[in-house]
Amino acid sequence: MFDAGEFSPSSSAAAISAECFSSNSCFSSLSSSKKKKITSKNTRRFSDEQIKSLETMFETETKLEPRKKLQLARELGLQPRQVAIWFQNKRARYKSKQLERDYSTLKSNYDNLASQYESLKKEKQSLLIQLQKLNGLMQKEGGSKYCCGQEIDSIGLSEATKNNEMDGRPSLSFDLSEHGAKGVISDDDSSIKADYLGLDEDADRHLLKMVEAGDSSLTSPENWGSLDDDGLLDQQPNSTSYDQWWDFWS
DNA sequence: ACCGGGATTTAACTTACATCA
DNA sequence: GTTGATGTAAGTTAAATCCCG
Repeated sequence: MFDAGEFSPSSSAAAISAECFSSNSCFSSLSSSKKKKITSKNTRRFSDEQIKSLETMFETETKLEPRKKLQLARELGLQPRQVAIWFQNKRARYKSKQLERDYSTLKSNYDNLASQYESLKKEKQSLLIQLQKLNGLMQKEGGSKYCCGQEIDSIGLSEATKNNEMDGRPSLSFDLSEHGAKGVISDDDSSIKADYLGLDEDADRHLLKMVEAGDSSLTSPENWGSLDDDGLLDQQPNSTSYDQWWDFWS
């Protein structure tokens, strides 16, 4: 499985060993205290210059053409197989680091959204309390009221909103994407999208609707997979009823 | 300053798989 | 379709190095 014209690993080690040891190039960058530890066996690590050249080449191309591999090997005084193996290992390390970076980006995005979701949930709760208080006031005044071109019954809820409650969902909710929730969601709504990096607009809309739906799917890692699930949209309450409530509040 | 041992890094290897002539 | 050569990813090994008590 060696490249054409290559060598046995043991002979290469001996050759590199002799080359490094005689020139001291393999550990020229080490401090004197570190050099103490070095024995005649310590001939494995490539020199700083070799690593620098390899890194530079890796930045341009992560996979070497055979011709460039031979040329680089010649320039660095390494065997072509050593260069090939270095690139293999480098690709593996790079991939691993990239995975770590991706993970931390996704995690911070998730943490952001989770905290925004929590604050929206609190805001929604306080609005519900306000609504109850207002309902109480309206009851004291007695009789039916008209709002938004529609009659409100004795407990102050429109039919549309009552229907919306039948599925056990909270009665006060609104469509952020359609209304922009200005004046209600206030400060945070524009930052929801702005803060979320790395998702396209479709995913963005899904997330907004998850926040809007008020369930726990966003805060449960086991439900992350549902970002791509169109079923999310099925959870959305009837948005037409929100228009009347929005008019009512504004 | 030195030492021992666990943790980490890295060059080299093995294996499985894909591609191509 | 089969075969052999070649290259790569993924996982492993072993030696060097780091780090901490």
